[in-house]
Amino acid sequence: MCKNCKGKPYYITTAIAYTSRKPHIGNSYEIVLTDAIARYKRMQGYDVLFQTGTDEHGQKIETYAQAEGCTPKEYVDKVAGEIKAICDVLNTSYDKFIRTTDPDHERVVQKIFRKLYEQGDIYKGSYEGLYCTPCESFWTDSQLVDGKCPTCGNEVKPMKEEAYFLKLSKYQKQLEEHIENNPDFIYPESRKKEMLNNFIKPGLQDLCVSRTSFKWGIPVDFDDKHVVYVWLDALSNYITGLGYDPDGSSEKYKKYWPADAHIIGKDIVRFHTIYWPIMLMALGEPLPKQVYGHPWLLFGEDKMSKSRGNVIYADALAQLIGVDAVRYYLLSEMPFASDGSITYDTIIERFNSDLANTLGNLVNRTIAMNKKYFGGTVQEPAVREAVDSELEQFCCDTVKKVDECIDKFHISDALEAVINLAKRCNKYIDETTPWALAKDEAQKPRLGTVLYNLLEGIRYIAVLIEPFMPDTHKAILEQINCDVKDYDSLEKFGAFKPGTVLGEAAPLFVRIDPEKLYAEIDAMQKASADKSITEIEAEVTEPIAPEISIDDFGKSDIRVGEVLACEKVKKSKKLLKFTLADGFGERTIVSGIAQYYKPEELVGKKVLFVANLKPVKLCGVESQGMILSAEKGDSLTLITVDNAIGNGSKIV
RNA sequence: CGCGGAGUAGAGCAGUUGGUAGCUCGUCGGGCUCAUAACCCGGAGGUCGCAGGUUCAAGUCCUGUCUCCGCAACCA
Repeated sequence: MCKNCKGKPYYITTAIAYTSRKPHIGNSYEIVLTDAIARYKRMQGYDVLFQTGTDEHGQKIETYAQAEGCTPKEYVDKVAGEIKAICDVLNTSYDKFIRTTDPDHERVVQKIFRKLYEQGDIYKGSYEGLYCTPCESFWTDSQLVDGKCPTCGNEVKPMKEEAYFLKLSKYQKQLEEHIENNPDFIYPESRKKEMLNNFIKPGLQDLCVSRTSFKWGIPVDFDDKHVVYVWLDALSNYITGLGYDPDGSSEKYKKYWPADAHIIGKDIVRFHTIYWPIMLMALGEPLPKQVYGHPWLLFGEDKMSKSRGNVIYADALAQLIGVDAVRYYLLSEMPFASDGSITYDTIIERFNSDLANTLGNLVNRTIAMNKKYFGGTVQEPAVREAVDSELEQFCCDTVKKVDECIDKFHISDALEAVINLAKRCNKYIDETTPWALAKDEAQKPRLGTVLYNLLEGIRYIAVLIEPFMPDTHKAILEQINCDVKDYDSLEKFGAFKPGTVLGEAAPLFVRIDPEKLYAEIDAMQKASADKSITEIEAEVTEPIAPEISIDDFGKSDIRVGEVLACEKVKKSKKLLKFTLADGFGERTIVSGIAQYYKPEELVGKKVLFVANLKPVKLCGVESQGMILSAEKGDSLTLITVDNAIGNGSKIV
């Protein structure tokens, strides 16, 4: 039990979702996970503030909006609405939904930018002698090899394009020490090592925090050619949402910051454990206590994507099996550190086995017996036996276990512990055989005690399950007609009031018939497919790039070539090395398509390539051009042409 | 030799400081009948990736090796 947590502030956040697309169920995992933690802490008595929201700026959105023929603002309003709707459908208890287009947020981000600029942590960059053109990369002095680019060995050149930079290097030492002195800061542990070894120890490059190439962003207020670039804008949400202000923050901010936990996907750990802490150090603000990079939910073995046709949306699934079942599934099926996998079969299995058979049936049979034997009135637990204390102990142990699991973010284990309590209750029924007791009038008091203990056990379950399945929590309490539902009532077994008249029993979860569910899924997919095939297509198709002139196009010299040889580039995952007959002789081209093709199957094919691209070295191999492929979503196809076309033919 | 993690019953996973190998689902058999063809008990099924080593004792420690994954690099 948590004694000293009453009224203590607890600030927890999700990452803000990027408003480019409607999020699939894997993306929705994060909000449900965070909600479960937030609700649990709230139940324990913490003064919880739970923030989520949307990240709405950037070039991608500008492009998508253009493709849809609307303004960026209209576009993000639409998607942010969809995202918020899903959060609501999933019954998440966020206290604040922040949008990076909120005027308050934009205003404070500008102030942060200005403050960091004025104190010298942000500077206007020009990269004299430090830019490698082929690699499009900037390097620090220490990274150069013999004064040249460490990647390709080319000369690094002066670069005049202006942009603002955040001095990460200045805080590198401080960050490294913080991470080492606070072992729980980056969670799980493996992520911490990745950050330390891959980024921090080799030396941090200063981070570009402004752009001039697009307009859809927060303007830098003292230099209006620039907009604030992604991370400085997005990450600030955690403090702007509370009312942080460089010129004096709100009381709310003072109360809740630093955050207790940032819950984020494993893909953005770097931004939250390197850039964000450094921004805070520069601002002179304390760092969040913990960053948990959670794993991903995959569809079977694969990533979910529209082009694979395996996307599951949380709201659609909720329509089929119920909101709490979706929450249960997400929370129970996701391991703490490794990726989880979603399939309809496992959804059905978990639903039927855990929710319907174990939990739902337990509540149902217990209430039914109490109705049958006592007309629904809860009896005094008058005649105790040894077996009872085992059940009592199990109840109390479960609370402890769930507490511990939540603190470690082992949510699936916490939920499993609750279901195990239901199993223990089912076992208790067999141990005590109430139906046998009912046959002997003299055993009535004992029978009443047994049913009392069961109902109290069910009450423990009902209370403990609230953070995970809020509707089920309510439904059980209603059926057992109990209003003693606070966390503290779990301290001692026996808070259920004898004399209570139970409510109506109704199945909490009706078993899923797999065939029926699959039929419904098919119907649903057909319905959305019939609606508008072009619409679905459009959602996976890359938007058209900005208009160019015929002269621009004419600069590319595209030719036909025959693949004479093809092999994998050593030490690389994606690269294939091609030897092409180009009509003049041979040339070598490196292409990043090793995941899609085996080298041997490409020999003899005629392909298109850009012949006048400046050569570059990739993993030590010089590539003299680029082979054309068509890409959509996650699939990629090499463009081949008729064998009759001669090598070196020019595409016009 | 870039850094790190993982390989345990058909599937998915636990295994804390080394001391009789567990859980869930599935499967087979039994029990019960209050309940949602549910519930409870039991059986079968693993040489704990492979090879060495330390130890009275190794899934657990050490060395080597294979495979998979994550991060990085790379995607012209």
